[in-house]
Order: sequence, then structure tokens, then C-alpha cells
Amino acid sequence: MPLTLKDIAKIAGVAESTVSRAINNKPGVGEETRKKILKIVEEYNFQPNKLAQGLAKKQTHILALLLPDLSNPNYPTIIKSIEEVANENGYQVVLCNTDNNPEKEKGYLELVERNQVDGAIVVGGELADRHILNLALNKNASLVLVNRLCEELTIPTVLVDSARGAYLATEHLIDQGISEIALIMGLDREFLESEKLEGYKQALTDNGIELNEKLIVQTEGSREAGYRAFLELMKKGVTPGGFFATSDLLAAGLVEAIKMGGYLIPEDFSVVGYGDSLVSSIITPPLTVVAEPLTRLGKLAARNLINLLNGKQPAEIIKVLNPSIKVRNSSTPHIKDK
Amino acid sequence: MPLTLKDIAKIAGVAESTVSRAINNKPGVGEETRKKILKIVEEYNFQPNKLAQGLAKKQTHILALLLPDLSNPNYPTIIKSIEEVANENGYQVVLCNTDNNPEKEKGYLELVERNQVDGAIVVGGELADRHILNLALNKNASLVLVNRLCEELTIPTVLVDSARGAYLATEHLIDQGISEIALIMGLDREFLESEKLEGYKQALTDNGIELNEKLIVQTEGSREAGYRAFLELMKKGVTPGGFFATSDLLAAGLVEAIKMGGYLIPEDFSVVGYGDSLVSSIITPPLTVVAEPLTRLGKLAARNLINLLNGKQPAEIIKVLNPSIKVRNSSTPHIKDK
DNA sequence: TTGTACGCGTTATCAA
DNA sequence: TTGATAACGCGTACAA
Repeated sequence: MPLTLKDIAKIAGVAESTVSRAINNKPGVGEETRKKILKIVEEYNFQPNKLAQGLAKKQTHILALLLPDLSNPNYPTIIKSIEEVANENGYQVVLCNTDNNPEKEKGYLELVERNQVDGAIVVGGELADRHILNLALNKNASLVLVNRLCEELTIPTVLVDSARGAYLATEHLIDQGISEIALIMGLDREFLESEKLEGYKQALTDNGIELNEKLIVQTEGSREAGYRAFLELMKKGVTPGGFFATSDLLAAGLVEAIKMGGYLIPEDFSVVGYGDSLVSSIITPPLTVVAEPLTRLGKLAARNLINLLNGKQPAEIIKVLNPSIKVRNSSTPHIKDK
Repeated sequence: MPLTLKDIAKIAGVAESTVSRAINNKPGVGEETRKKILKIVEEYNFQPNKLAQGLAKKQTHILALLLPDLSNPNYPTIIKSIEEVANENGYQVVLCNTDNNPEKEKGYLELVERNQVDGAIVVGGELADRHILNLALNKNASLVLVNRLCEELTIPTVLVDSARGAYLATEHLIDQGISEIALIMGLDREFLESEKLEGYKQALTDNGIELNEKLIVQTEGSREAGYRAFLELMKKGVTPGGFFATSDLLAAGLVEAIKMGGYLIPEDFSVVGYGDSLVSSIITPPLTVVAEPLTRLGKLAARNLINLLNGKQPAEIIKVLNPSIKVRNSSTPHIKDK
């Protein structure tokens, strides 16, 4: 059983409140006594119990970061930027893996609901969730959403315009002279995926290309799914000139399948991925991708949350960032050839 | 301000203790009153304050998992297996990114030190750390180490015999008829890396090959470092027949550099990596790697910690698991050629 | 079965 | 400048 403030007080021969003031650098303690107390604190390596502190102060200085999938190679960048801002402001960050499981997500949201953390940043995942909304409204919990949208727009949100990202990707392929473009996407019950579908369609429309439903494969977001998607398309007998895969992993699987089939990228098929991660850059050939401003995304989210904790609402409830396209070798046969 | 137990008691017209018993399924409450109370709890969506609970019960049912580097593609597997065991036993898991930064690590260890979590699993990272040890001894905090060793052997530890892994990798290359084997490794102040160096040396010795210090490059564990390592070796004028890179990222960079130099794998250079992750399998060609039993590792660690929390010491303080080698195309020219 | 009262370890208020 | 004491929200002996 660790030492308590009371023990220290007894040892120093002063009252508990005096010790409390001393270790919290609060005024109202004589220079002499403060030194004496701090020395004892040091000597016994006393650490105040955070639970008790939190109970009394109603603050823990911990933020939770809820992530739907830890194997997403884009997340480390977001995480780091959030931690950076948090640490600068005296907050620790704990990560919570929700596995896209509503139950787990709810469990972790209870951390904020029940005062174990001061606030939470929820990244990605399924569409709108009543639970999150109720939480934010009823308990006025401090929440910030990243790349996720909630029905009513009352929770501060930072997101990347993924429809625009998909538009850029599709347009880029069209610019290469390709008109039959397959879309390999995740399930559209995820907000971001449905957005990408819209962007894809819009790019086709704007370029006078008719939508061919056969070219769209909707599946889960794994590498295996990407692999199977290619086989499925081949079986259907459709032969696109290019592919747009809406995630790193889908693209990775897709590329494997293409190569396994004996085809060349980009000579036989152009491929564009989504997400400028390690994965897309070590694939052979390096993938042209839609790149998101992940660091900016994370920093904005963290700042929003910290502002919220200080009672400040963000200027814009919903902040939309623009993705860009990063051209590499998987989509540009002509540039390489000449 | 959320409802408290007192509020519920007032609404139900009973004492606080009765409410407490009711929501905790403790005996000593009339069936009638229990129902009434639970209905009110439901209706008002009352959630007990975990800080107060923790303070009173000295338990939070949260475990911390400290990781040195989130971008390590092997970790998701470990994390999932730990979470699985934890959840089955009624614990939540929060992840803490220490970034291999002792300060941050210390900060997160304070979570257990100061009762915000019940225990912690510390994965990998630098060699022995006084702080961890003191924590475990003085505060008898519940700690378990994974792939990390602490000076005195008093903390339950699960680790993979990485010396053996390196031995297997080196031997495999030797079996391919290669005698000049370069070692691209991380800094040997990390326990696991120094172990790998030993395994490498042992394999050479056992096969009557003399150690050539020039073939060893020690660097940080990043992809860029792997890339530079190859260039450095070339500059030195040494021409190994094969490479053993001690991490996924090092291997990824190394492979890039080799290909960028116009060489073929495995025709010109054989490459063996460490870690059976997504990265090593999507590289072209797929990498022969040392594979660790990550799921087993995680589950054992989690069980150890939970046992510890229940007052049971593990049967073996140090449990060593064996890695295996997974042969793919990067190291077997002859198998492919014939 | 139910209620009272105290403890958990801190902070904050008010006197002294 | 200090010290006593009441919160904070919950669990739990003990008494009723």
C-alpha cells in the first residue's frame, strides 16, 4: 500500500492541506515548510493517487483516442500528431481499439462518460451512432470526431473530403486515357466509403463517361478482399483499364492478384490507391495514391478537443480538409515510357 | 453534471447503500426494491462514476498496454490477442504509445502506479530499466514484460528467443550456399537486437564461417535506415550474397535500395527479414522471414497479468517461445529456378 | 431486508 | 501562513 498524502503530512508534522498546497505549487505555504515538504515527498517518492485527484478535481488530464482498426497503416501518423498536441498541453493519450465493434466502442466511450478520461477523439468507423450523440448531448461529454459524421451536426468534427479524393483519383485515371475504371471499395455503410463512391460517380459524369455498375466491387476493407475483388471482376468478364481501390489494404491485395494473374502494372492495368502509407509506397510498383493531410487532421482534432475542455467551441463545427493526389508509377505508363 | 448514486437513492426513496447493492447484484435487497431501483437506473441512464468506484474498490478493470512504436506492423496481432484474453476476463485495454521515449514510458507507467489502471503489459523497447523494476518491487504494481528483459528477473516475462530466430535466418542463408551474409540490425542497446546479433554470430561459428565485422550495419530501425544500410555496404566495397535484416521496416528499405540499384532478388542477393507482417508479404518478392508466435505471446502475457492481479504468480517467471522460419521467394533462387 | 456511517485519497473552503 | 473539515461518488461493515 503506497503512501498517502496523510502519511506525508504526519511525517512532515503539518496538515494534509498544507502538503496538498505544497505539491501543487499553490500559494499560501511558507517557503520553509514548502521546501521541507517537497524534500520528504522526494525522499519517499510520493505520488498522489490520481483517482482521488480526479474525483476531487473532476479532471484526469487523459484523453482517449478511439480507433476502429489498428492495422490501418495511416493511423500512426494521426496518432502521433494528436499525441504531440496533447502532450504540449499537459494531457496524456490512451488509445482504444474498437475493432469497428459497436459494443467495444461503447465500452470505451464509457471511459469519458464515467470520468476516467476528460474527453475523447473518435476516428472513422461506421455511420452515425446514436450513442455518441446522446453522450455528447446528455452528459455534455467532450467529444471530437475525425473522419466520421454524426447525424445531427453538433459535435466538432474534422474530416477529409474523401469524395473529392475519389474524384481526383478517378479523374487522374481518366486523364491517362482510361475510361473503364473499376472501383474496389469498402462497405458503404461506412460514411467515408459512401462518400468515395459519390466522388467516383461524379468524376465519371463530369467526363461524360457512363456508369457501369459491373465495375464496382463493394467488399470488406481487407487485403484478401482486394485480391478476391480482382478475380471476381475477371470472372464477370469485365476488363477495366484502371482500378481505384479505396484503401491501402484493398490496393495491396488487388495488386497481388493482378501480378499473380501475370499482368503488368501500369502497362496492363493502372492502379490508384487511397492513403499515402508505408504500404502503398513499398508495393511494386509504388502506388499512385490519394494522400490525406493526416498530421493536420490530427492536430486540428486535438486542438478542438482541448479547446472544448477549456470551454471554447471551435469556430467551425465541421472542418473539411482537402486531399491531394500523389502520382507514382502505378498509374503512369506514358510518363515512364517516354 | 451527471446523476450520482445519491440522486438515484433519493428518487427511489431508499438508501444509497441499497442502490449500490442493487446495481452490483449483491445479495441483501428485496426483489421488489431491486426491480424498482434497476428500472430507475435504466430510465435515467445512470452510470456509476468509475473514479469513485476505483477509489473505493481499488480496482478499475483496465489494463494498460505500453508499446514502443505503433508503426510496427507486428503489433496489431499482439494487441488483438491481448485484448481478447482481457475482454474475456472483464478487463478493458488501453494502448499507450511510448515512442521509445523513457519519459513517456514513465508517464504511462504512472497510470498503474497511481491506480488509474490495474496493471500493465510492457512490450519491447530499450534494455533494462530501473524505473520499471522499482515500480514492480516498491509499489508491488502488477506488471508483465513482453519481448523485453529486466535486470533482475522478478517480473513475469514472455519473450521470443530472437537469438534463435536470427540463428535460423542466418543458417537458412548458409543453407542456400551463401557464406557472405550481411546483417542489417537495429541498435544493440535494445535487448532483442543484441540477441539477434548473438544468434547471427553463433550460426556463422557453427558453420565454420569467420565473422566479418564489415558486413554488420547497426542503425535505427526505420525503412530509410534500411535503404541507407545497403548503400553504405556498397560504398565499403563489400558484396555479400545475402542479407538478414532484423525488422520489417529495415528489410523494406533494404529491398528498395537493392532494386533501385538494379539488382534482382533473389538472383543477385538473397534477403531474409524478421517478422511475418503485412509488410514483408506484400514486398516484391515476398520475403522469407523469421516468424514469431505473436498470438501466443500476447495471450500468455495477458493471462500472466490477470493471474497476477488475482494473486497468482506464473509458473515460470520467464517464458521463452520459439520462432520459426517462413520461406518465401526472397531467399530461394534454386527452388524457383528449377 | 434496509439504513447509517465511515473510509478510499485528494482538493477546497473557511477559520484560526 | 496554517489547520481542521467538508466535499467528491461510491462500497461496505455494522446496526437496526
